[in-house]
Amino acid sequence: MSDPNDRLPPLNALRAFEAAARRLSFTQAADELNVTPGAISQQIRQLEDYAGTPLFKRTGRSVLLTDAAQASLPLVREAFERISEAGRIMQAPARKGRVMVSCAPSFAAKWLAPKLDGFHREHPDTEAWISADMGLTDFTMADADFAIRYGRGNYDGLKSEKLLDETVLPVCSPSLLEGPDAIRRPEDLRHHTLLHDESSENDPSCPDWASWLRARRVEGVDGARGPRFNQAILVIESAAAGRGVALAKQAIAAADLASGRLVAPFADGSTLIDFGYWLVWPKGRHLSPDVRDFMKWVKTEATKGEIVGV
Amino acid sequence: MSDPNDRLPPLNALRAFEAAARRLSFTQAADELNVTPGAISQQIRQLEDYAGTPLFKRTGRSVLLTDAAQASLPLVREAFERISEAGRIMQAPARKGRVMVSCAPSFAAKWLAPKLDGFHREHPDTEAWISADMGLTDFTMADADFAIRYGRGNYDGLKSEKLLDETVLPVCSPSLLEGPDAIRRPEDLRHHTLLHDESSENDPSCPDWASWLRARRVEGVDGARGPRFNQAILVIESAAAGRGVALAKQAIAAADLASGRLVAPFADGSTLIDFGYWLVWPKGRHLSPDVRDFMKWVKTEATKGEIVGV
DNA sequence: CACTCTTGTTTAGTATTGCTGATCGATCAA
DNA sequence: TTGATCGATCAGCAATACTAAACAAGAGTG
Repeated sequence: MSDPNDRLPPLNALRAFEAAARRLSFTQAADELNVTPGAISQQIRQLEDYAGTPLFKRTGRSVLLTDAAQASLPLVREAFERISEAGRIMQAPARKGRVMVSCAPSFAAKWLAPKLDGFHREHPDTEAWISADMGLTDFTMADADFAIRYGRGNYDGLKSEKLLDETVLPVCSPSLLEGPDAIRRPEDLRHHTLLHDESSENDPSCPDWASWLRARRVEGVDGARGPRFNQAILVIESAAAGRGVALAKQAIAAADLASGRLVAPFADGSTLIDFGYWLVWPKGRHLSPDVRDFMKWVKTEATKGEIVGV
Repeated sequence: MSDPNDRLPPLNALRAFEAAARRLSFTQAADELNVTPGAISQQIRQLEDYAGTPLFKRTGRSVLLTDAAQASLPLVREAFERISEAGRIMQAPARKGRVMVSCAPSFAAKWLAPKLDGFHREHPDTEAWISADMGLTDFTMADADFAIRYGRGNYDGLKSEKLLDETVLPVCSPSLLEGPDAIRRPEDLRHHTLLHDESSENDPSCPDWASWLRARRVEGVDGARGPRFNQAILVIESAAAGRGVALAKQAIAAADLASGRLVAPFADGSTLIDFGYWLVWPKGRHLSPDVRDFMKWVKTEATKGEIVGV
């Protein structure tokens, strides 16, 4: 006898279908779901039996979606988005009192982590977990309640809210302000190592040493020389160690500037850049009270910094 | 290692959850899914393990939803609605050229089925399947592309469109217009059996014999006597067989009136009632071209009837 | 109060489903 | 042509889901 259950497609097969359709590859889908390609193949076949029609056009080398697959895919996706979200909501009580935020590594270490104690004092019953990781993969977001990302704020499929602007300015150890090669004017940089931050390279508005020097018409200093680092924090730590002068992000350097571990040798050195820090989370995600509290606190901390900073 | 899949709740367990939550009963959910209560119990436990928190409050006798379940349930439902719809879309190519309509039994037999040949002549490549069944259960709608229902048109969660109004009028076999007890005026009904249609009883606007007689100030006829039938068609067939006089629905009687198998003994006998015939289908369901063609044809047939009828 | 009915739980055993690993065939690039 | 890659297939195995039966815990009844 037919009953409503027979009408629903086999659910696990749908997961294989979604992955295979997204990747247009059974092999990659298999990879994603940690099974063998054969398993995917069988699941798809099962779904095709249910549909009574092929879902993929096998062209030997690769696979393409049929109209039936194309038409049903959006609904399948929406369904899984909801299931995923439903899963999080179910788990909410078990996660109560815990906020997990995925954060750009340097920002996490130099800005967020040091302030975290303050949050814990305000909200003693909530513990915050920081996961420092680059990029926002499915994996990361699946685990974290939200993310703090460095960029322009346009992430598709995600909601975002501006947290903090970023400015860039030269910083160095206070020791470089003394002695025979003491830095007083930009021209003095010729006697010192320039430290480069590669992490800013995909922001066209963010000056590198060459453009910073050009903008100030400084002659006789080679903006290209010096070591390069792929994370802002490495540049900062090198500078603090007296290795040279870094063109540092304000948010990352702020704490060290405040403590005197770093100094800004020039009065007019800072440049506002396009990239900034953003709170980011998947559209449609339910944000628990704990998460909201944490977001609110982070935003408050950010405004504090803006009043004191630069 | 954790990957995105581990984040998704177990899909089959979700189905059990949805059914159990909807019915607030494991036993009924088991029934619906054609498994034993034990199976449901285990699936729910599995989901609770995933959630890390209970989803049902077991109060010995019955079960209640916890907040976690309450909060996630709407999303789970939406997900299944989409999955169900995706399933239909996948099957569309295989169902091409076939329209399945669920229809109130009497209307199907006396109105729809006889006209069906016309549809087939207009659309030779499409075959229409009629499933005559009462009520609109999940089962019925899952199988049918849409339904034709008798009622007021307000079905929740469903879209509907008015097909046809209904009127009620006395009808009988032409043989009753002859002989010594020939029916000429309502008062003559005292010599004949009154046939009652129980299927109209839940429409307050639909007159039964008692109220029909009262409205016409007919004395001396007992509106309560006579056999009762639970379907309009049974009343019609009884009347056609000469068993008595029925207070019949126009749409159901029309064909027999046209053929002379039945006659309407009184000129002013008909009453427009609140209930009517509606095209009904689940909100958000994708209607294929074939289905749209059929709907359009049915509506055309309905207007034809209105011009000729009453 | 005992009795019974109903409902959910548990457990061991079984059936079904899903997956692997090996093999094959097809396609594409060199 | 060969070699590489990808999907299909099949037998065997692993994991999952289900059943049947016994059990426990209210709720209604006499």
